[in-house]
Amino acid sequence: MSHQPLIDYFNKFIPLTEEEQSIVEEVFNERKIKRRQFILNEGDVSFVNTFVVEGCFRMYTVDDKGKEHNLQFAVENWWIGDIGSFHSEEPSKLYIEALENSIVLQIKKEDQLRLFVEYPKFNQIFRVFTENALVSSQRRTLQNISSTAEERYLDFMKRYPHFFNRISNVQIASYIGVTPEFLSKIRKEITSK
Amino acid sequence: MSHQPLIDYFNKFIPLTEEEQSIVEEVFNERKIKRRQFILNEGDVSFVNTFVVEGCFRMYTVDDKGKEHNLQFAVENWWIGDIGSFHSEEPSKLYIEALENSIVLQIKKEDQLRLFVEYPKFNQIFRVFTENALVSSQRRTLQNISSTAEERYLDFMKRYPHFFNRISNVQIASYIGVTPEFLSKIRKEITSK
DNA sequence: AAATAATCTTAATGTAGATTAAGATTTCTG
DNA sequence: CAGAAATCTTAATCTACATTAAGATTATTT
Repeated sequence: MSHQPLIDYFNKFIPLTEEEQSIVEEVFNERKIKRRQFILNEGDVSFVNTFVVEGCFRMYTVDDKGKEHNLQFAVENWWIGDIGSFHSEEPSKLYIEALENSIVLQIKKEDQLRLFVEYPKFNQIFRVFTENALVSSQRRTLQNISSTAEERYLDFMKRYPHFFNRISNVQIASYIGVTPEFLSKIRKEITSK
Repeated sequence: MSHQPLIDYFNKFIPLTEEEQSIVEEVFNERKIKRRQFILNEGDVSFVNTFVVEGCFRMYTVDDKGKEHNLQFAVENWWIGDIGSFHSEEPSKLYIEALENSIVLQIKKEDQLRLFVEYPKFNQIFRVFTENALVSSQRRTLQNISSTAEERYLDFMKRYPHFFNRISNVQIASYIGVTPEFLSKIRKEITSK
């Protein structure tokens, strides 16, 4: 029954037939993930793509000094995965960790490619949401080279109010690219205005 | 005859039939663009998608202090356009300017959408290269929050040797997110190592 | 060819954010 | 519930990069 959020998600792009819906139920596997559990580790190839039904994840790298840098968060109805590694089958440089107890639906690469071939509608669905992801990513790129940390923090709060409170300030700092100490300072300045 | 580079480009993803090739020739329009000419201005809606046959472009924003920030370059066989504005039909915040005299093939939004409906193969092609663009964009995002300017400059040189010399240092500085002065300093340090 | 504009370089001074250090508070675990 | 761990806050000092200024060099325009 937990495939319904994913089917609803796809239906928002293009309505699925009954047959397509049952294929989705067949090829997407449900998993329960505990808080702090990893679904991807650096060095592994990412053979699955993941849709979040319940819970929250972060995807991050660790630099040569051991510092973590958050690339993405994902909550309900979001996708998360290293698409570079998924398609190239090269070892990923990313980790994906659950920030909360979560439920996900995962599809194996071979099943996803089969889906694209047998049901071309999914090519369109995935194209559209990949384009949306690219627009977001480009906006973030521009912010990182043109905005102050405070502007980035305020934009994050404004853009993601529905999950902003579920993420610790340490993780948010790592996402906007500053230290937790500096984020604390920014927050103090904001509340004194 | 200048549709051939685009047809070759598509063929690298999936071979096109003769019919698909002639459709491409029909819906993509060739334009000659002079150096410094704009093909998109802030405030306009981007109703076209652009494939570069010859030449070089940059896509950039201007911040509230008047400073330019380069989001993307595009040379032969690359796409350039504001996909956010293209799909949402909202006014773009971006400019696209030719850095050299150029030749492009452009498709109108309505033609592109028709292409997706009538020839679903193009959904797959566009999905794949959009995924590639997203992977690049995410890598750049991580660099911007974790690497020094020098590392970013060296990575840019290494990653794009085929067009690195066609772009001025001022534009490269604006792309990696530093001032031209600082880039000059970095380059001096690199040559003294 | 001369004039103009753009680019590149150099260096002193300033600043947003990092690092280091540590205490206070909150959350998690057994 | 007590102890441990994680998070959050605070502040002094440091640093990567920005700003300001200007000269040298190269490219473009007339």
